[in-house]
Amino acid sequence: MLSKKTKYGLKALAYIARQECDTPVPIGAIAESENISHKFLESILLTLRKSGFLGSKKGKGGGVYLIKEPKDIRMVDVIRVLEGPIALVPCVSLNFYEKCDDCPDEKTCTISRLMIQVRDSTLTVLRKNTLADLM
Amino acid sequence: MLSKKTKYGLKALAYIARQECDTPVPIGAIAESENISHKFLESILLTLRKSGFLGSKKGKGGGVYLIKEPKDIRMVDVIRVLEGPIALVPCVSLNFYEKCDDCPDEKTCTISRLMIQVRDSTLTVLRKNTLADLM
DNA sequence: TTAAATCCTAGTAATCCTATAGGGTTATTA
DNA sequence: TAATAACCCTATAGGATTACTAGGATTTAA
Repeated sequence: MLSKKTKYGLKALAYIARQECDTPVPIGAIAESENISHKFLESILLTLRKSGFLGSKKGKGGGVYLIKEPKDIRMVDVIRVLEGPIALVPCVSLNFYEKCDDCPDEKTCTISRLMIQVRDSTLTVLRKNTLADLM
Repeated sequence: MLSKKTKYGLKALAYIARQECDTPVPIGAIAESENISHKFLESILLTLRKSGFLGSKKGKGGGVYLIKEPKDIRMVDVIRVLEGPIALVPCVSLNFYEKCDDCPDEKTCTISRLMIQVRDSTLTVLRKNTLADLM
């Protein structure tokens, strides 16, 4: 299951992308429209800004805005930043690999082949979809 | 990420399936071979028995055994019992549907189309794979 | 100068996860 | 009858994660 953090982040990005004007979108406006706690959303968008998805402008008339075109923002990259690994077990994760402590040998692990199949099918979907597809 | 419970359950099922003989497999033997706490595994296998995947035999020479052929045990069914929903958000889950409290209208929810795609691609893999594929 | 905004660090309550421990019950085999 | 092994319940406990909350610092436009 996705965390609320990721879910809210995706919804916020979609909201920002839908605003046609070039002026920054205040976080408060997003929070209100999407039913998200303002402070919580603030921290989520901070992460997205630090990861290079968003820019921001302080002060009156400020807010956040997309740095790239919606069609160039892949879902897989957003989800990796907010949620972490795509894979269901750490030992088959491409970006967050970790050894399983109960597994003596990954090559003979009974479940790894299945887990790789699930990972790859999910990756295919998340790589194909961009923010433009959410609008 | 899969919980340890699910992971251990899958590994245990694979272990049982690999035993060729018709005699029941003691839980202790599985626990030892797969590096799983005996008591924890006991509770996991109890769940699998109550869900109709396993039979058991008490007393000396007892243990657990598969009720169906490995090729007839689909991964999707095991995972639903041990882990719960396959979907990443409750509002697109087929078997564990729940309304999202932040979403006023599911039909216009920006992320549901993406979530359905991920769900379906995962389902395809998990329906195709059976316990026989883990052996 | 004031109001509106983001920036940033901490903290926190609640829940879930992953067991661990114990102990009694029941069934089966040798 | 003794040993074995699953069954079944309760309780607990540390750690991690989640979903926020608080409060102040900083920046900017009008």
